[in-house]
Amino acid sequence: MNDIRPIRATSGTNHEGTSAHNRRVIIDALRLNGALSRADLARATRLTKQTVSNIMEELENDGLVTSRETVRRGRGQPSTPYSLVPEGAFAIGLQIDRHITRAIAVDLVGNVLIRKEANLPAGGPATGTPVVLQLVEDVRSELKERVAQAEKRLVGLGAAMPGPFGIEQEDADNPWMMGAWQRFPLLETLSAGTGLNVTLQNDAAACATAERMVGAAHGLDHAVCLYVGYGIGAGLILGGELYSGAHGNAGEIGMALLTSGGRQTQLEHRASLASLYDHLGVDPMAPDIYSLIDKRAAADDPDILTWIERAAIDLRWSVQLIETIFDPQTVILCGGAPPALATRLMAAMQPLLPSNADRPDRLLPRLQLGMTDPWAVARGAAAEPIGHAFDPRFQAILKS
Amino acid sequence: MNDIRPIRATSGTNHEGTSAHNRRVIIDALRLNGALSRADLARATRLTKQTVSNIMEELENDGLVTSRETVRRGRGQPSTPYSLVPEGAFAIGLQIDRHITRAIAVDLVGNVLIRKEANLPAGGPATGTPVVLQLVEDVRSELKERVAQAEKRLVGLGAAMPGPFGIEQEDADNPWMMGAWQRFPLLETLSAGTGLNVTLQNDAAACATAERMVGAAHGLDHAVCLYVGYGIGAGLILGGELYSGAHGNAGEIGMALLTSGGRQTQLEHRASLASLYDHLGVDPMAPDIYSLIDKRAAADDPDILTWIERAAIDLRWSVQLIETIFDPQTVILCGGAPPALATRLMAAMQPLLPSNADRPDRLLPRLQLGMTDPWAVARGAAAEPIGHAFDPRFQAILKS
DNA sequence: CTTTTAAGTCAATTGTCTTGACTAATTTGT
DNA sequence: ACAAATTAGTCAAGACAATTGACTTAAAAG
Repeated sequence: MNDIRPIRATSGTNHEGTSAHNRRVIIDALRLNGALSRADLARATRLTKQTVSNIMEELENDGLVTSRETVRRGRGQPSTPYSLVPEGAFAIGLQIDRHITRAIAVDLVGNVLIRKEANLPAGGPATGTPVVLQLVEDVRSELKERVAQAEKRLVGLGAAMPGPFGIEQEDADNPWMMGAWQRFPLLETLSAGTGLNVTLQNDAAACATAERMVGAAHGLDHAVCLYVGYGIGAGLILGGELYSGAHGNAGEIGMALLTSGGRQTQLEHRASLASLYDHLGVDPMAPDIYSLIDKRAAADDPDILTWIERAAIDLRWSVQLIETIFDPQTVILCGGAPPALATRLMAAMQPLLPSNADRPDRLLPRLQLGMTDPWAVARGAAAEPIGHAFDPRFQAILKS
Repeated sequence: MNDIRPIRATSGTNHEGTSAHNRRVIIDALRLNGALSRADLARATRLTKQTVSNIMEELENDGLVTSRETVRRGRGQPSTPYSLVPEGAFAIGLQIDRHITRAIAVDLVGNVLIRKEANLPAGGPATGTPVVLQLVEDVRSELKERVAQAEKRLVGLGAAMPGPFGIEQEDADNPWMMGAWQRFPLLETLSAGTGLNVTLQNDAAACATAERMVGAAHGLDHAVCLYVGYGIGAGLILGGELYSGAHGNAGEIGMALLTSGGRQTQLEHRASLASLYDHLGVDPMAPDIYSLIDKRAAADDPDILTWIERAAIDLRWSVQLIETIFDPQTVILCGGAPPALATRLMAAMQPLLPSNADRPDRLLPRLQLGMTDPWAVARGAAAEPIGHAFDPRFQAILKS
């Protein structure tokens, strides 16, 4: 009667769960491999030809896949490859950063159709929310114009902003943080303001999602993206899925403490674009800052080079730490740094520190350069709702 | 014809996969909640009463669950709770450490039935393997004597030893490592020598498995076990599963570099029992070392206290790092340290460094003391095959 | 030009969960 | 004391989705 202890259990599954899983497995295989015939899919997924045929028919009717020209591969009946239809699904990606907000529209295969940005006024969510909502609305209506049936195939809005979320912030007005935004119920506001499914993640996680869907982590099950943006963080692909921790704050290595040059500070204060701007004495609000940094880096500006030297020390340490702790297949350097800066930073990080990643059976480079354009976070944010709708995941199998 | 590119895809599933998953979900719910009625299980797993009834009948026939006395809980027909039968499954756990090897037999609910240990002679696997195999055989035959049908319900042998595995070791004879064992095909040797299913993991991971099954991480989905043994490592429970990384080396934080007292060293060289033995100048091979350390710690031996002070600094940093990177629900300090030492170490680590784990909605302590007896690793190793046989996991759903 | 091989379909079957009606056992309210 | 309400659990039929095996189609090899 008064026995109201909650019972802990995983959800069971049923036929619908099975079916949903198999559909997702097939879509995922097509995304990973480009185009595959029904027979190929049957072998790859270990389903029977018949099951694959049934699912493919469904997917074709749903407008998610389409057949291509038959190909002859030796003996036997030629096969008909199928590939994903880019127009099968759309998503909007939104990045909210310190001084700027960006929104994009992407399709099922990750093509960016529309990109728009706007400056965020000082004043936090109170003044920023209308700007953000307007930007999303602009992208959405342009998408509607350009693609007739886009609206009903819009699977959601993925938002990304710097973390961490939900912690007790003593230093609420620390300029490295975005305290006001982080305490603001952004998810609910966006959801109410757009009527879409909204997901929220931190910017490093979004970058990792982008790298996994269309970048250097494509098809990898264990990869860590070291995100160097205004702040620094790590996006974690662990066991084939993005890992966010218990409260969405996993990978926030910017707050890791390190002793460098005799003083103990946070990693973020030494290796991030913010620390670069600080070092150079430039205004992060400047509209042309991206090209400015790119040009100065390309010209091997001595001030930039000294920052690179210093940051590389801490980034080398970070890579060694990440390899030691996560044992990934590869580490990917990504973020909003301009190409000239990113390549120089990559070079300055070599040689990497010795670590467990030195293996005789290693296939991939220990460190790779990933997407480093300012739109990477928005792309990853947009990839989230699409991935959520179509990835085979544990969650997908459970009863709804 | 020559198109032999491998196709990447997740496996699909079928009815058998569904059923296997649901069986595992039910067993897991019983393990987590003790005893539950069929109706309770149906609600908790979101399966129908009928499905649960069918599965329970099967499980009862298989000897894995048994009914208990009916209980009246208010109105309606009294319910019949079911609980796991301890004798439903057995597993052997094996720990191989620097100077010693331990083997235990456990049952389905984690009771330790038999424990045996042996000193490992110097000389690595060549001389050690016979000792290890004999120890396992001793445990196995005693189990056979004590429980008639144990042999056919023996689900496997779980082995644990210090990592990392499979890396290029320049310092093959570094005494902190176990290079010879780590290069040795232990899994194959044990498998051939016993005919059992064998799994291998590092000692910190085994400890985490133990904590999850019967300890402080019971029922948690995000927990990190900071394992302080002869070496130091972290066992990772991420998203409800043990995470091992791409090559089984995730969590090997002993190799993390830190700058402490002006010098850069590995964490392992400062906070581990090996460093304590070194500090005290005692021989790690001494047979009574565990009780010796326990006694000296209980007597607040000044040499031990200075080590604790120093180690606590680095452990505080480790906890802050773990919280920053993994965002777990809790961190658990465990390992082979004697109780008197472990409690003093816990105390010396307070107060913890500020971190993202300072949350207003926090439910569990940031740091908890877990199992700290020398048998914890063997228990965790033994839990692995049982968990593998009965946990609802993603793998379980895929087609075999 | 026959044989072999592979892609893909058709129709029947099988495995597993769901549904709805039922029985059983207990408490609550009159 | 007895009817009504409530909860546990069963029975039998149905629905869903994958499997099976025989078949058709189309190409290469001998």
